[in-house]
Amino acid sequence: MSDVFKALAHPVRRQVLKKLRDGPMTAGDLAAVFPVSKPTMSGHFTALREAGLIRAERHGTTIRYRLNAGAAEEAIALLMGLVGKRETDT
Amino acid sequence: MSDVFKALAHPVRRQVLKKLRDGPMTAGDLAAVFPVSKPTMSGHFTALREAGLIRAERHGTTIRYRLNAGAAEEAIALLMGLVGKRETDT
DNA sequence: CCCTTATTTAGCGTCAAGACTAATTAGTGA
DNA sequence: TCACTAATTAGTCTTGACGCTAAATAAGGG
Repeated sequence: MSDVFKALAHPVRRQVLKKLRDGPMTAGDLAAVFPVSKPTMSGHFTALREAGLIRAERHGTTIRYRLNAGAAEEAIALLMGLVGKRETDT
Repeated sequence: MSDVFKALAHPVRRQVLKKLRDGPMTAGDLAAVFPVSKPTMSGHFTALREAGLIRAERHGTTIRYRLNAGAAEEAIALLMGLVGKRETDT
């Protein structure tokens, strides 16, 4: 779970997730959106993939990334559990 | 917001938040729970405080930390927005 | 003022994150 | 095979995270 929050801690990676809400995108198309080099973006994709936040599919020479909302939902659940009010037995 | 996720990315810091669900605790009492030195714990408190996840109050020589759930709720909201399904105009 | 307790700050070492350029792999098609 | 495009890996550099011990600060009591 540390990996998920670590992945979310970088603004570019959060923006990537945001981009992917509307559907899958190729690594190249995603990389074109951000003002960093492709290798750097590749590293961000790896971080997101290892955190389970995105999934990759190869289509010919291109790789398409799609959002995996499940991992984010687990993070949400954990967060709610972390700070949610504890039931006091009334 | 990066600071919030960065703070959440460390297991000890998440456990600190969990501990604080049940009420405020002093830095020393919190530090006693974890197998790291007090200076290290102090650094974790700073990270959590700067992320807005906890608040500090000094009482005499001790400092009491309390949970600030609001910051976590903002993170939850952001996460839901990030990966939540976008409304397609049906 | 000195002593004790609680906590942070300073300083140091190690390791990983994040950026770049250059080189490499993977796949397609002439 | 050769060339072309897409993406990653390799190598390097700088910076920040995280752990420690030792020293400094803050507050209170004799």
